Amino acid sequence: MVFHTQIASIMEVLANAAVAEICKLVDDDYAVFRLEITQSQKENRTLRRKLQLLELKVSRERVLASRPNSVKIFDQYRGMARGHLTGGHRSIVKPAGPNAWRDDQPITVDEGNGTSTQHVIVIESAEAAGPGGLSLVKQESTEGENPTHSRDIQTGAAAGVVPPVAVEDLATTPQHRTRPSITEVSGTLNAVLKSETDTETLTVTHRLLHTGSDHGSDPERLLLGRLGCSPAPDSKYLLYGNPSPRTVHSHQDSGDAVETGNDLSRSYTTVMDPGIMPLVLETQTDLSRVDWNKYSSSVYSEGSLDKKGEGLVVDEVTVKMEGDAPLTCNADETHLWERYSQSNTSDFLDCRDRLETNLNVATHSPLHTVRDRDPVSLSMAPYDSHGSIFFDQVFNSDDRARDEVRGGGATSGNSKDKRFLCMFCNKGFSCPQKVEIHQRVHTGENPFSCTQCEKRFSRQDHLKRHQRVHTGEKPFSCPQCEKRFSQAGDLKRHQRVHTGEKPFSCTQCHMRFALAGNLKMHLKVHKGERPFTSMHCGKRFSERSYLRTHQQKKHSAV
DNA sequence: CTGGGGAGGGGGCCC
DNA sequence: AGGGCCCCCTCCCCA
Repeated sequence: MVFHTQIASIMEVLANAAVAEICKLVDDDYAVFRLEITQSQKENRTLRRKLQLLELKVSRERVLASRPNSVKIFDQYRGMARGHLTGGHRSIVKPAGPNAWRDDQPITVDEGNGTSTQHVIVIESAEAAGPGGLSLVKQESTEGENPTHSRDIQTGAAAGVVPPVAVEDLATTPQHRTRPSITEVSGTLNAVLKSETDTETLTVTHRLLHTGSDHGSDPERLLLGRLGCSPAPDSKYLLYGNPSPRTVHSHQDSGDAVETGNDLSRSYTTVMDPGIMPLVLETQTDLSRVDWNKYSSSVYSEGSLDKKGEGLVVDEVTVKMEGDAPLTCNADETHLWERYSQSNTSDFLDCRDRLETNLNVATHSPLHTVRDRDPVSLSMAPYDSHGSIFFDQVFNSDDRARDEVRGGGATSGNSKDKRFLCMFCNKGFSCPQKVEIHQRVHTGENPFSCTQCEKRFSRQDHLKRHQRVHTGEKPFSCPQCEKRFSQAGDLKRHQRVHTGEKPFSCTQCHMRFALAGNLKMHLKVHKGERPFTSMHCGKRFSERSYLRTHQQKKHSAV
């Protein structure tokens, strides 16, 4: 009888172990599967974006050929000429959501003088954050169009709440101000876009239009989306979307009287002086509200403008916001930002979303697009330090400290030789290529792949260094012990073994370490951090490797 | 736990 | 302008 009981208990233990093993295997497989899916989706998105950019380029070149004297906007995406301010390049706002437009879905636009098919590039909305948010849609004519015709694309929304539609008409004639031609296709006017140029200043006034809910009746074109969507990954446009009523001001420099409408949710004015070419995106607010918007607007403004025709270099970008939903980071929120930025990026993103929701402002944050954006080089100077702090803390907290030590750093972008700023973290670089390379940090782009394994790298020298793994090359040898290393840093680190140097000291005790990682691990002992728990016995460990060792011991014991 | 190495990420600088 | 290198840092793993 006792024997049977023992057998039963052993069987139970074995069964439990088997179940645990199966669970682990299933989890692992699921993780791999999910990774593969994510990878595929990412690749699809990348290919789609490339296709879209290609189409964009082709159609833009067509327009360029027809209007050689127009002002170009320097392409932020790999320096490719993006087109004309006077071209048929415009953005519209698409409600994001389950019924959203398909990418590249042609839509028909009634221009009054006929119907043409417009190629709509739907920029994916990163996420829905709450009411009022918008995603952007780039739209470009795919057929021969008369560039002087401004067109309006309408979008609508269903489900009661209608997201504003921004119709941005940048189609101006080179000679004169373009007629502020805004065609309200249907619904309530809630956004007005006006492009104006003259010989001295080019003023582009964007306003968001409020559309009627009847748009929702046409699901093919006007699709319901979740409100409060964050800006789109590929968007190179500035977007403010908030259906709340606000006042629209006129830009003093341009002298444009901007209509005020009850439904206007947001406005901003872009002024580009061909002489200095500042780009000022401005709405009314007090300075305390500026920072975030300044940053986001800066980042998503049309970027480098250069009067030479190659591109325009934006020398100044300032943005003011106005409205009843102040984009202010008050004391609490400032702490919040700091706290989140000190924790990690995902938390920070959460924080950002919350702020957006709470403030009822759809800001255009590059953070929403970190994963999916193509690298963008953006030139902006003088540098605005306010807007950078936030991202600096998030993305470069360590680097910043390091750079401070080195006398450089993210905030050094205001120097003349570092006027090319990362659109994600505002870090300054001396030339656009360096910005592009740097921005791979944010985009995750890894163009250099190893021929001998599947690994990919963002930089060529990293690939080269990696390939020593395959070649076994270890060019760095220790003069004391003949040990060899593939990296110079490894040798340097190793030599502390011989010198006895232990530069990392514990603040809690008197222990010293030769390696920073060892000190870090040691500190967990003081803190009592044991985040790794054994699923078998509940024992907790400060390091994953300890847990693994423990489990291996248990496993071998069984 | 501690010591130490492998390898990758990222910035700066030089040529 | 772009490649390459140096350097620092970090994570992970193993003894």
